[in-house]
Amino acid sequence: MELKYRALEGMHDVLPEQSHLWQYVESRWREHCRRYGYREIRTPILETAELFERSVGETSDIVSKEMYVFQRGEERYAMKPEGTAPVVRAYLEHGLYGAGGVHKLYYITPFFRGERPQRGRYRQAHQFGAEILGAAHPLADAELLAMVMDFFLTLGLTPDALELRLNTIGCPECRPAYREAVRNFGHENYTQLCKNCQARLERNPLRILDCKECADITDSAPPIDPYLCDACRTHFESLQNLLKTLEVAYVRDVRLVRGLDYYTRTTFEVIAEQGLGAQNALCGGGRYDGLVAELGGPPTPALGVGIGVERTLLTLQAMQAPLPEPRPIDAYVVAFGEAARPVALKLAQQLRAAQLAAELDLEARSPKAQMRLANRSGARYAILIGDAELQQQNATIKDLQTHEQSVVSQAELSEWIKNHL
RNA sequence: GGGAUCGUAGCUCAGUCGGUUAGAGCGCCUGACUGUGGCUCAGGAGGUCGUGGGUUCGAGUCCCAUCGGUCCCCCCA
Repeated sequence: MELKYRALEGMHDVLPEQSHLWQYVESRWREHCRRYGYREIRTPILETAELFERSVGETSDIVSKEMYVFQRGEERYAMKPEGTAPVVRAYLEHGLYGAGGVHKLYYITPFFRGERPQRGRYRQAHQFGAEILGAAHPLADAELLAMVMDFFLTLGLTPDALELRLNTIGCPECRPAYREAVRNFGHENYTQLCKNCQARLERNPLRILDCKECADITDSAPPIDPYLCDACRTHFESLQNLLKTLEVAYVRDVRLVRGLDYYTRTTFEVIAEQGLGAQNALCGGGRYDGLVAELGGPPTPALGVGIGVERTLLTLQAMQAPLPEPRPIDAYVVAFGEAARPVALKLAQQLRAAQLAAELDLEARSPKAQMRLANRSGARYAILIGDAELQQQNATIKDLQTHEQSVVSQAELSEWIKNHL
């Protein structure tokens, strides 16, 4: 069959075979966030394009070549390419900072990037996000990292399947000097850098550090540590001590710079050792102490994380972490003969009213076909209604595992099944 | 944006050196068993071989183009 319409490149349907797995990780994420004191925020898919140009950065790859932007009337819109900027926008728009204290917000959102798809990378993907707004202390960084690792572990991944990579990229106080140092290093080795990195040297020199192609050259690039200001150094040391206290394992990755412009100080990602192919980052995040002010709000320290839902699922499957089976229905109502069909429908409604999951054949098929459907439905019980049952106002209940049959009055049907499940 | 690779039934695939009505397994439907599922047996439905063009007496098979999937670079969740 030739398909007239298909899902767009890089966009995927989640079919019933898979959707229960999505429901599973989503409910785990919600429960996890609740335990850590987060509340949910939901923001629109569309924002003004400018929001992301200001926050993620006009020169970033995400904004400059991957964002879905379209114009309607005067306004330029963008499909959200990431989750943080909309949350910060909402935080400001609704004056949440006015309530004082720290705001911990979580979300589950689709996001859109026009890249060429590959394993673990899609044009519409989904992300579990968590943001902490108003917390400057490294306690917040430590709690966020611990929460993320805790999440993966409670899903059944083992510590050796994961690697937390941690870095600091300084702040507006100290980063300029470091950026100059990296730029100088780049110019000294200019001819050995790839074309991409030669261009980066002007716009965003730190990005040459996480270019794989130039890794051999940038291995000898200056480290940031001597350039960090006292506040940034103290923050980073304090965070590392807290992680040791919490026994959260990590590796320092001095090349971890990340592609979103708003990050300051802490940056991190979690790598899955197996299951993801080339796109092996399960999550990424960091601190963005300047972003709230950049978007017009009061100076507000903040940090957050985005976890790839598809990548998490791929990893869970590859690592054979325990995953739930879809839940079958409780009972399948079978009608023998035309007169029984309306009664079967009514009994199904009765079961549903009693919180039981019930189904029946909707095509008026033969008894044999209905039994086959009952079997295939995975239901524990088939409820058989024929002339005899109609006469007696009862129902024959067949246990599809043991083949045992019982007869109960129609009025007591729900109660009987509840007691026997 | 660059590259690799693969497109045959709903799914997984076979199809010889180019040869006649394109096959298998699974799944689906019906029956054996007229009020009883799974197992077995018998039968059945389902394919313009991704699409378009070319070579040839003849193309699923060879050539070209094109579309689509997957994966890789890049980038990132």
